[in-house]
Amino acid sequence: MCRGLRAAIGGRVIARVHQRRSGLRQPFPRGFAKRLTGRRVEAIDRRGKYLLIRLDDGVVLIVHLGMSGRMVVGARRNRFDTHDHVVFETADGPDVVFNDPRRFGLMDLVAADRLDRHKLLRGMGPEPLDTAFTPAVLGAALAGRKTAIKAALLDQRIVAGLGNIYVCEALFRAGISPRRRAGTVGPAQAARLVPAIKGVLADAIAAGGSSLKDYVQADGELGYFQHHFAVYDREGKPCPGCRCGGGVKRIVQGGRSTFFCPNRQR
DNA sequence: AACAAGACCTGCATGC
DNA sequence: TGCATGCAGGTCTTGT
Repeated sequence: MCRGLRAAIGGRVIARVHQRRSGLRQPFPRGFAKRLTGRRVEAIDRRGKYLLIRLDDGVVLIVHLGMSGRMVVGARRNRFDTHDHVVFETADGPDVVFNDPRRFGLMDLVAADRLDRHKLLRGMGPEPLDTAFTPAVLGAALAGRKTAIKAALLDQRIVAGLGNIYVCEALFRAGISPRRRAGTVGPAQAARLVPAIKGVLADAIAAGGSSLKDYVQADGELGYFQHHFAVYDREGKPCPGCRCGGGVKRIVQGGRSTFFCPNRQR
């Protein structure tokens, strides 16, 4: 998403903003549309699941897609679809439409020099694709935790950016049971888990993400990593390379579905 | 302090 | 056909 937006609107001026409701998961900040109008997009990057759209006046537009949000780049449209909540028109460039049926997404504005202290970003764990994210770092973050490793990896303070799909897939690749207490993940397992996390994310990004219902890339194309899931949403089906019977199991942890292979994950 | 459960929303598949 | 139920890429708040 970040790369797609960068290619489409990086360097462009936001000519007009249609704000079609007062907020999403949280209210839009005061003067939201007006503060964006006329600004040039200087850079687009990301921290965890938050898109950071940096503007030429030193303000950063923070965007989270929640569960069902999408940012779609396209030609000017003369009508809005249901759940098109914010539409950004660029000068001499495409529109960007933020559409989010469930409205679990959010947008906020913050001064760039206060970004690290922003409530949403403060306390967030390391970026999983950074070289600084090592087995030793993960092991230290997990030490002493009694919660299940599944829940710990979903905790954005432990490591940033992992969601339900990629946690399930990473635990499968690492051969670690989602029910294992986080504090019992030792050096040998952390040494498998870190590359498993990096590998799953790299593969998913290369595939354009995972399209279940809502997610599309910025250009509207579907991602196709969902066709490469080993365990996620594959209850009862065999996991790759596993010929022990039974197949993939589904359990509920913290109110979320977990998919795993009891034979390959301990 | 750490953890689980509930809340926030809409849409879709399933079963009666 | 209609209706009820359960589930969904997340995370914040509340209660134990």
